[in-house]
Amino acid sequence: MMTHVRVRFAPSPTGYFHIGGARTALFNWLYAKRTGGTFVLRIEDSDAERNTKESLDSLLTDLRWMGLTWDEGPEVGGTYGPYYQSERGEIYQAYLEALRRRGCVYEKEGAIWLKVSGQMQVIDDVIHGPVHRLEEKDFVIYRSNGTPVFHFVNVVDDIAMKITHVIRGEDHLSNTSKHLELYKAWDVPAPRFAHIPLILKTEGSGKMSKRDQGSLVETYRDKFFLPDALVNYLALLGWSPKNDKDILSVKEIIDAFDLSGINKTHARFDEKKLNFTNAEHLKHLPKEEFYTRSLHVLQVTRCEKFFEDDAYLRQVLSIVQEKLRSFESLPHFIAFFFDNDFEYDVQEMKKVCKYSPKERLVDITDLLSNTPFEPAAIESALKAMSAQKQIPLGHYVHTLRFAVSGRGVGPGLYAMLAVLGKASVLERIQRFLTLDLNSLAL
RNA sequence: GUCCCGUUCGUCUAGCCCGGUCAGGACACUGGGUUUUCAUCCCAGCAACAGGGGUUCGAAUCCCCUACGGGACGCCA
Repeated sequence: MMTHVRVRFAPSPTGYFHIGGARTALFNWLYAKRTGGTFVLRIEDSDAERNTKESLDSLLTDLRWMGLTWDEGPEVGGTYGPYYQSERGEIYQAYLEALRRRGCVYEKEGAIWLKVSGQMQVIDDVIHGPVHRLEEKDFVIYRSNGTPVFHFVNVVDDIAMKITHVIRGEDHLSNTSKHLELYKAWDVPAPRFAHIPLILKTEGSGKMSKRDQGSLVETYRDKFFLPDALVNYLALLGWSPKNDKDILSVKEIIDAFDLSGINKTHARFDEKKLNFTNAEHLKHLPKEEFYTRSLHVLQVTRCEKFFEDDAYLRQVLSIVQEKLRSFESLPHFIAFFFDNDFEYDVQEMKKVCKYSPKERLVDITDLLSNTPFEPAAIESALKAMSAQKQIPLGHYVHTLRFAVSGRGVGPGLYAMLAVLGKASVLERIQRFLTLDLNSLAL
């Protein structure tokens, strides 16, 4: 029988939560979900100087926003707590005592050092295979100020919390020989290791850091990205379901996830593909969820006047989903529906002026006055007129769209007109007809 | 400098373990189409096995070397 999988994400709250950490957390979480294991969140806050409450809050918020909830850890507890290293001093002391009894440590200059075995270590890495490394020098496990160092607390906690798989960034691969020395000193079997490739900057050299453009999870939350889209994109950075699919639900990712499917090579962060992934998820969102999320976006961005008529808002939202690429652009995308005095896009105005817009709009006004205001009827009426007058349909379409929205892009024209309603459409056309195009278009 | 990991289209990747399909998909980009714009949708194009040696009838796939990239070498985590 397989042992119960226990994985952990052990961040240090020393700054905003970033993409690299998020993916490490994700891979741990995915592995726990895949195997029915336990995902532990442990806060490595042993360095009081650098840890902040703000960082911790953003970390917990971002993890939850991504859906990476933990089975044990801060605010949920668990049988192996406390889950803050700052509260585990006694446990570390006890483990240190054990080392003393075994004669594995000595003091020098007030610090406590671990004697290394001098033997070649073999890291049994799930991703890289066996990695050989020799740890040649003794190293400090307790500082002269009495506090334990990272390598020590990290290993103690993994032992005490019964972690079976350590999934972490490849930057820790070289540290692992130190950790193996520690496991050996306590005579405890080491967990399986899986060192995942790093995420590199989009351009230039080096791994992605907190200062790089787009590296903070918070950015995507603020821009109303779908968390499942971020999860989808991040999962594909270093891992592949090997079936040519790249738009996947979280469930599909869990079902296909496997540590052995993780790549060895570092991956560059590509915000364009993230945007694409987000747009795809947005498109496939169930109607009701699209509506609910839209409301949230409009509330946060303070679009109060959009809420005056809920039935109207629902109609508007129902016709924009297929064209919308991001929730961030939603307020601007639909603003003209709620404002008769919208501004005209200057670039688009120039294009439209090629179609003798005022003549076209006079034709249209006559036509619409006698047409039932329903998408199919408007469409066939416009097409009939286009054929009869021998004027390309595009000229009418462009002009009409521009006159009622001030823009060259938007939802499907006929549905858009129907939602706006006859009165509003005619009013907008009249407004356009009073413009002095000569002064505007140049 | 020492040690460790890596190297398929510009980017993310499939294929590599178990040598033999015009090296497949996606993003981006370019060009068309949807007698309606477009940020949707459809089609097409562009574009890669780092280099050199082996082994083999045959190598992206196995072996070696070089180059390049990344990481670690703290009383930071």
